[in-house]
Amino acid sequence: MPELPEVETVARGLQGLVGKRITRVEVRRPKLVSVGPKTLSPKRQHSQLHTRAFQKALVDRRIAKVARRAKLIQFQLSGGWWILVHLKMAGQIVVQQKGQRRLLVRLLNSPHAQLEKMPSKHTHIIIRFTDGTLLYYNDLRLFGTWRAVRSADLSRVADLAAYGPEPLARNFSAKVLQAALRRRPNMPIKQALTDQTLLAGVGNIYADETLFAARLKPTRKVKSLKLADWSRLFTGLQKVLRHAIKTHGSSVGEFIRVDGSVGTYGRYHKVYDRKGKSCPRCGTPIRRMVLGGRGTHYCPRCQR
DNA sequence: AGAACGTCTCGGCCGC
DNA sequence: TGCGGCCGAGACGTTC
Repeated sequence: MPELPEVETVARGLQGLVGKRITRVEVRRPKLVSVGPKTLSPKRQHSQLHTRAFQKALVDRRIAKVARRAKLIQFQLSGGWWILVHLKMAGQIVVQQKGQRRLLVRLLNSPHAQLEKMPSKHTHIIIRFTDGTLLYYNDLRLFGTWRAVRSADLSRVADLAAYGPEPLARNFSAKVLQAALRRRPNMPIKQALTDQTLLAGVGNIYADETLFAARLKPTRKVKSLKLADWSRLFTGLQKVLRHAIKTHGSSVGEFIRVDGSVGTYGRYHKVYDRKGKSCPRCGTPIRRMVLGGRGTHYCPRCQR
Protein backbone atom coordinates (compact mmCIF):
# COMPACT_ATOMS: atom_id res chain seq x y z
CA MET A 1 0.00 0.00 0.00
CA PRO A 2 2.37 2.72 1.00
CA GLU A 3 4.44 4.48 -1.61
CA LEU A 4 7.25 7.01 -1.26
CA PRO A 5 5.21 9.74 0.52
CA GLU A 6 3.68 7.30 3.01
CA VAL A 7 6.99 5.58 3.74
CA GLU A 8 8.66 8.98 4.10
CA THR A 9 5.90 9.98 6.52
CA VAL A 10 6.51 6.87 8.61
CA ALA A 11 10.29 7.30 8.56
CA ARG A 12 9.94 10.90 9.75
CA GLY A 13 7.52 9.78 12.45
CA LEU A 14 10.10 7.30 13.70
CA GLN A 15 12.85 9.88 14.24
CA GLY A 16 11.90 10.01 17.92
CA LEU A 17 13.27 6.48 18.32
CA VAL A 18 16.83 7.57 17.54
CA GLY A 19 18.99 7.02 20.59
CA LYS A 20 16.65 4.50 22.21
CA ARG A 21 17.84 1.01 23.05
CA ILE A 22 15.90 -2.17 22.17
CA THR A 23 15.23 -4.37 25.13
CA ARG A 24 12.78 -6.96 23.83
CA VAL A 25 11.59 -8.22 20.43
CA GLU A 26 8.43 -10.29 20.19
CA VAL A 27 7.86 -12.04 16.89
CA ARG A 28 4.36 -13.47 16.62
CA ARG A 29 4.63 -14.31 12.91
CA PRO A 30 8.03 -15.79 12.10
CA LYS A 31 7.39 -15.70 8.35
CA LEU A 32 7.67 -11.90 8.40
CA VAL A 33 11.26 -11.81 9.66
CA SER A 34 14.60 -12.91 8.25
CA VAL A 35 18.32 -12.43 8.81
CA GLY A 36 20.94 -11.82 6.13
CA PRO A 37 21.02 -10.39 2.61
CA LYS A 38 19.03 -13.18 0.99
CA THR A 39 15.33 -13.63 1.59
CA LEU A 40 14.36 -16.76 3.43
CA SER A 41 13.21 -19.78 1.47
CA PRO A 42 9.59 -20.62 2.26
CA LYS A 43 10.69 -23.99 3.59
CA ARG A 44 12.89 -22.51 6.31
CA GLN A 45 10.44 -19.81 7.24
CA HIS A 46 8.83 -21.83 9.94
CA SER A 47 11.94 -22.80 11.83
CA GLN A 48 12.40 -20.93 15.08
CA LEU A 49 16.12 -20.52 14.54
CA HIS A 50 15.83 -17.53 12.27
CA THR A 51 13.42 -15.85 14.68
CA ARG A 52 16.00 -16.18 17.46
CA ALA A 53 18.74 -14.90 15.16
CA PHE A 54 16.53 -11.92 14.29
CA GLN A 55 15.91 -11.15 17.94
CA LYS A 56 19.58 -11.52 18.75
CA ALA A 57 20.52 -9.06 16.00
CA LEU A 58 18.23 -6.42 17.55
CA VAL A 59 18.24 -6.80 21.30
CA ASP A 60 20.51 -4.48 23.29
CA ARG A 61 21.22 -2.33 20.24
CA ARG A 62 20.53 1.37 19.96
CA ILE A 63 18.69 3.00 17.05
CA ALA A 64 21.37 5.17 15.45
CA LYS A 65 19.40 6.43 12.45
CA VAL A 66 16.08 5.99 10.64
CA ALA A 67 16.01 6.62 6.90
CA ARG A 68 14.07 5.76 3.75
CA ARG A 69 15.26 4.36 0.40
CA ALA A 70 12.54 3.79 -2.21
CA LYS A 71 9.72 2.18 -0.21
CA LEU A 72 12.08 0.66 2.37
CA ILE A 73 12.44 1.92 5.91
CA GLN A 74 16.00 1.53 7.16
CA PHE A 75 16.88 1.42 10.83
CA GLN A 76 20.59 1.72 11.43
CA LEU A 77 21.48 0.04 14.72
CA SER A 78 24.56 0.24 16.87
CA GLY A 79 26.92 -2.72 16.48
CA GLY A 80 26.86 -2.80 12.66
CA TRP A 81 23.34 -4.05 12.03
CA TRP A 82 20.48 -2.66 9.95
CA ILE A 83 16.80 -3.48 9.87
CA LEU A 84 15.12 -3.13 6.48
CA VAL A 85 11.33 -2.93 6.66
CA HIS A 86 9.02 -3.18 3.67
CA LEU A 87 5.36 -2.48 4.42
CA LYS A 88 4.18 -3.95 1.08
CA MET A 89 0.39 -3.50 0.79
CA ALA A 90 -0.87 -3.33 4.34
CA GLY A 91 1.98 -2.89 6.84
CA GLN A 92 1.62 -0.34 9.63
CA ILE A 93 4.16 0.82 12.17
CA VAL A 94 2.75 2.55 15.22
CA VAL A 95 4.60 3.78 18.27
CA GLN A 96 3.28 4.01 21.79
CA GLN A 97 5.27 6.61 23.68
CA LYS A 98 6.42 5.83 27.18
CA GLY A 99 3.72 6.75 29.64
CA GLN A 100 1.04 6.92 26.92
CA ARG A 101 -1.91 5.12 28.47
CA ARG A 102 -3.12 3.17 25.45
CA LEU A 103 -2.90 3.36 21.70
CA LEU A 104 -5.97 3.08 19.50
CA VAL A 105 -5.45 2.39 15.83
CA ARG A 106 -7.70 2.11 12.80
CA LEU A 107 -6.55 -1.04 11.05
CA LEU A 108 -8.72 -0.36 8.03
CA ASN A 109 -9.68 2.88 6.41
CA SER A 110 -13.34 2.01 5.97
CA PRO A 111 -15.71 4.52 7.58
CA HIS A 112 -17.11 1.94 9.98
CA ALA A 113 -13.81 0.37 10.98
CA GLN A 114 -13.36 0.22 14.72
CA LEU A 115 -10.38 1.67 16.49
CA GLU A 116 -8.43 -1.25 17.89
CA LYS A 117 -6.33 -1.37 20.98
CA MET A 118 -2.66 -2.22 20.48
CA PRO A 119 -1.58 -4.94 20.27
CA SER A 120 -4.42 -6.36 18.15
CA LYS A 121 -4.75 -9.68 16.40
CA HIS A 122 -3.04 -8.07 13.40
CA THR A 123 0.01 -7.04 15.44
CA HIS A 124 2.81 -9.40 14.44
CA ILE A 125 5.98 -7.81 15.82
CA ILE A 126 6.41 -5.84 19.04
CA ILE A 127 9.63 -4.03 19.91
CA ARG A 128 10.14 -2.64 23.41
CA PHE A 129 12.73 -0.01 24.24
CA THR A 130 14.48 0.47 27.58
CA ASP A 131 12.46 3.61 28.36
CA GLY A 132 9.17 1.73 27.92
CA THR A 133 8.37 2.97 24.40
CA LEU A 134 6.66 0.30 22.29
CA LEU A 135 6.71 -0.19 18.53
CA TYR A 136 3.93 -2.29 17.00
CA TYR A 137 4.00 -3.76 13.52
CA ASN A 138 0.52 -4.51 12.17
CA ASP A 139 -0.10 -6.24 8.86
CA LEU A 140 -3.52 -7.31 7.75
CA ARG A 141 -2.28 -9.20 4.72
CA LEU A 142 1.03 -10.55 6.03
CA PHE A 143 2.96 -9.39 2.96
CA GLY A 144 5.43 -7.14 4.78
CA THR A 145 9.06 -8.02 5.49
CA TRP A 146 11.51 -7.25 8.31
CA ARG A 147 15.11 -8.10 7.50
CA ALA A 148 18.11 -7.82 9.81
CA VAL A 149 21.28 -7.31 7.76
CA ARG A 150 24.90 -6.67 8.74
CA SER A 151 26.39 -3.43 7.38
CA ALA A 152 28.92 -5.45 5.42
CA ASP A 153 26.09 -7.32 3.66
CA LEU A 154 23.99 -4.29 2.69
CA SER A 155 25.45 -4.18 -0.82
CA ARG A 156 24.33 -7.78 -1.31
CA VAL A 157 20.67 -7.05 -0.60
CA ALA A 158 19.30 -7.53 -4.12
CA ASP A 159 16.35 -5.12 -4.13
CA LEU A 160 18.30 -2.40 -2.33
CA ALA A 161 21.17 -2.62 -4.81
CA ALA A 162 18.83 -2.50 -7.81
CA TYR A 163 16.77 0.60 -6.95
CA GLY A 164 16.70 3.43 -9.45
CA PRO A 165 17.26 7.10 -8.54
CA GLU A 166 15.34 8.87 -5.75
CA PRO A 167 12.93 11.37 -7.32
CA LEU A 168 13.42 13.91 -4.54
CA ALA A 169 17.21 13.66 -4.34
CA ARG A 170 19.13 16.90 -4.70
CA ASN A 171 20.73 15.84 -7.96
CA PHE A 172 17.53 14.50 -9.55
CA SER A 173 16.48 16.30 -12.73
CA ALA A 174 14.46 15.90 -15.94
CA LYS A 175 17.65 14.57 -17.53
CA VAL A 176 18.16 11.95 -14.80
CA LEU A 177 14.50 10.93 -15.06
CA GLN A 178 14.74 10.57 -18.81
CA ALA A 179 17.97 8.56 -18.65
CA ALA A 180 16.47 6.28 -16.00
CA LEU A 181 13.18 5.49 -17.76
CA ARG A 182 14.72 5.22 -21.23
CA ARG A 183 16.20 1.91 -20.21
CA ARG A 184 12.73 0.55 -21.13
CA PRO A 185 11.94 2.39 -24.37
CA ASN A 186 8.97 0.20 -25.31
CA MET A 187 7.30 0.17 -21.93
CA PRO A 188 4.17 2.25 -21.29
CA ILE A 189 5.24 5.29 -19.25
CA LYS A 190 2.94 4.35 -16.35
CA GLN A 191 4.65 0.98 -15.92
CA ALA A 192 8.12 2.47 -16.23
CA LEU A 193 7.33 5.00 -13.47
CA THR A 194 6.37 2.21 -11.07
CA ASP A 195 9.34 -0.06 -11.89
CA GLN A 196 11.53 0.28 -8.79
CA THR A 197 14.70 -0.60 -10.68
CA LEU A 198 14.13 2.37 -13.01
CA LEU A 199 12.84 4.91 -10.48
CA ALA A 200 12.55 4.51 -6.71
CA GLY A 201 9.43 4.90 -4.63
CA VAL A 202 6.63 5.58 -7.13
CA GLY A 203 3.67 3.19 -6.98
CA ASN A 204 0.22 3.05 -8.48
CA ILE A 205 -1.41 6.13 -6.93
CA TYR A 206 1.46 8.53 -7.53
CA ALA A 207 2.11 7.24 -11.06
CA ASP A 208 -1.52 8.01 -11.97
CA GLU A 209 -1.44 11.42 -10.25
CA THR A 210 1.93 12.33 -11.76
CA LEU A 211 0.78 11.48 -15.28
CA PHE A 212 -2.33 13.61 -14.80
CA ALA A 213 -0.19 16.51 -13.62
CA ALA A 214 2.09 16.03 -16.65
CA ARG A 215 -0.91 15.64 -19.01
CA LEU A 216 0.51 12.38 -20.33
CA LYS A 217 -1.53 9.32 -21.23
CA PRO A 218 -0.43 6.30 -19.18
CA THR A 219 -0.10 4.10 -22.27
CA ARG A 220 2.43 6.36 -24.01
CA LYS A 221 5.62 4.47 -24.79
CA VAL A 222 8.69 5.82 -23.03
CA LYS A 223 10.46 6.34 -26.36
CA SER A 224 7.63 8.54 -27.65
CA LEU A 225 8.18 11.28 -25.05
CA LYS A 226 9.55 14.58 -26.33
CA LEU A 227 11.69 17.09 -24.47
CA ALA A 228 8.66 19.08 -23.29
CA ASP A 229 7.00 15.84 -22.09
CA TRP A 230 10.02 14.94 -19.95
CA SER A 231 10.03 18.39 -18.51
CA ARG A 232 6.34 18.24 -17.50
CA LEU A 233 6.78 14.71 -16.17
CA PHE A 234 9.68 15.79 -13.96
CA THR A 235 7.83 18.85 -12.66
CA GLY A 236 4.60 16.92 -12.10
CA LEU A 237 6.37 14.09 -10.31
CA GLN A 238 8.13 16.34 -7.83
CA LYS A 239 5.07 18.52 -7.27
CA VAL A 240 2.81 15.54 -6.54
CA LEU A 241 5.32 13.80 -4.25
CA ARG A 242 6.15 16.97 -2.29
CA HIS A 243 2.48 17.85 -1.81
CA ALA A 244 1.73 14.28 -0.68
CA ILE A 245 4.56 14.31 1.86
CA LYS A 246 3.36 17.67 3.18
CA THR A 247 -0.12 16.21 3.73
CA HIS A 248 1.33 13.00 5.26
CA GLY A 249 0.40 10.71 2.38
CA SER A 250 -2.78 9.09 1.15
CA SER A 251 -4.66 7.03 3.71
CA VAL A 252 -6.13 4.65 1.18
CA GLY A 253 -6.42 1.12 2.47
CA GLU A 254 -4.56 0.77 5.72
CA PHE A 255 -1.92 3.45 5.75
CA ILE A 256 -1.55 5.38 8.98
CA ARG A 257 1.08 7.51 10.66
CA VAL A 258 3.11 6.22 13.60
CA ASP A 259 0.78 7.99 16.05
CA GLY A 260 -2.26 6.28 14.49
CA SER A 261 -3.55 9.36 12.62
CA VAL A 262 -4.32 9.36 8.90
CA GLY A 263 -2.74 11.16 5.95
CA THR A 264 -4.92 13.57 3.99
CA TYR A 265 -3.47 13.55 0.48
CA GLY A 266 -6.42 11.42 -0.64
CA ARG A 267 -8.46 14.65 -0.72
CA TYR A 268 -6.23 15.92 -3.48
CA HIS A 269 -6.34 12.86 -5.74
CA LYS A 270 -7.36 14.11 -9.15
CA VAL A 271 -7.68 10.80 -10.97
CA TYR A 272 -6.78 7.88 -8.69
CA ASP A 273 -9.90 5.92 -7.68
CA ARG A 274 -12.08 8.61 -9.32
CA LYS A 275 -13.49 6.55 -12.19
CA GLY A 276 -16.59 8.24 -13.64
CA LYS A 277 -16.09 11.44 -11.66
CA SER A 278 -15.29 14.59 -13.54
CA CYS A 279 -11.78 15.68 -14.38
CA PRO A 280 -10.92 18.70 -12.19
CA ARG A 281 -9.36 20.37 -15.22
CA CYS A 282 -11.89 19.84 -18.03
CA GLY A 283 -14.89 18.02 -16.55
CA THR A 284 -14.60 14.92 -18.73
CA PRO A 285 -15.35 11.69 -16.79
CA ILE A 286 -12.21 9.96 -15.50
CA ARG A 287 -11.57 6.57 -17.05
CA ARG A 288 -10.17 3.40 -15.54
CA MET A 289 -8.19 0.79 -17.43
CA VAL A 290 -5.88 -2.07 -16.48
CA LEU A 291 -2.22 -1.54 -17.39
CA GLY A 292 0.44 -4.01 -16.35
CA GLY A 293 -2.12 -5.63 -14.10
CA ARG A 294 -2.86 -2.47 -12.08
CA GLY A 295 -5.86 -0.19 -12.03
CA THR A 296 -4.97 2.94 -14.02
CA HIS A 297 -6.92 6.18 -13.91
CA TYR A 298 -6.69 9.07 -16.36
CA CYS A 299 -8.55 11.83 -18.12
CA PRO A 300 -9.09 10.82 -21.76
CA ARG A 301 -9.16 14.49 -22.82
CA CYS A 302 -6.36 16.16 -20.83
CA GLN A 303 -3.81 13.35 -21.03
CA ARG A 304 -2.27 12.64 -24.41
C1' DA B 1 -17.60 -11.11 -6.80
C1' DG B 2 -13.81 -8.66 -7.78
C1' DA B 3 -10.50 -5.66 -6.41
C1' DA B 4 -6.90 -3.64 -3.24
C1' DC B 5 -1.57 1.50 -2.91
C1' DG B 6 3.78 -4.26 -3.76
C1' DT B 7 6.98 -7.45 -5.25
C1' DC B 8 8.71 -12.00 -6.45
C1' DT B 9 8.86 -16.13 -9.37
C1' DC B 10 7.89 -18.68 -13.26
C1' DG B 11 7.08 -19.75 -17.99
C1' DG B 12 6.74 -18.40 -22.73
C1' DC B 13 8.40 -15.77 -26.54
C1' DC B 14 11.77 -13.19 -29.33
C1' DG B 15 16.16 -12.37 -31.26
C1' DC B 16 21.03 -13.02 -31.55
C1' DT C 1 19.68 -25.62 -29.49
C1' DG C 2 21.24 -22.14 -26.04
C1' DC C 3 20.97 -17.97 -23.53
C1' DG C 4 19.57 -13.55 -22.07
C1' DG C 5 16.19 -9.97 -22.12
C1' DC C 6 11.61 -8.96 -21.74
C1' DC C 7 6.82 -9.36 -20.46
C1' DG C 8 2.55 -11.06 -18.60
C1' DA C 9 0.23 -14.12 -15.28
C1' DG C 10 -0.11 -15.87 -10.92
C1' DA C 11 0.91 -16.09 -6.11
C1' DC C 12 1.19 -14.24 -1.63
C1' DG C 13 -3.62 -13.33 3.32
C1' DT C 14 -7.31 -10.64 4.16
C1' DT C 15 -11.13 -7.57 3.88
C1' DC C 16 -15.10 -5.14 2.07
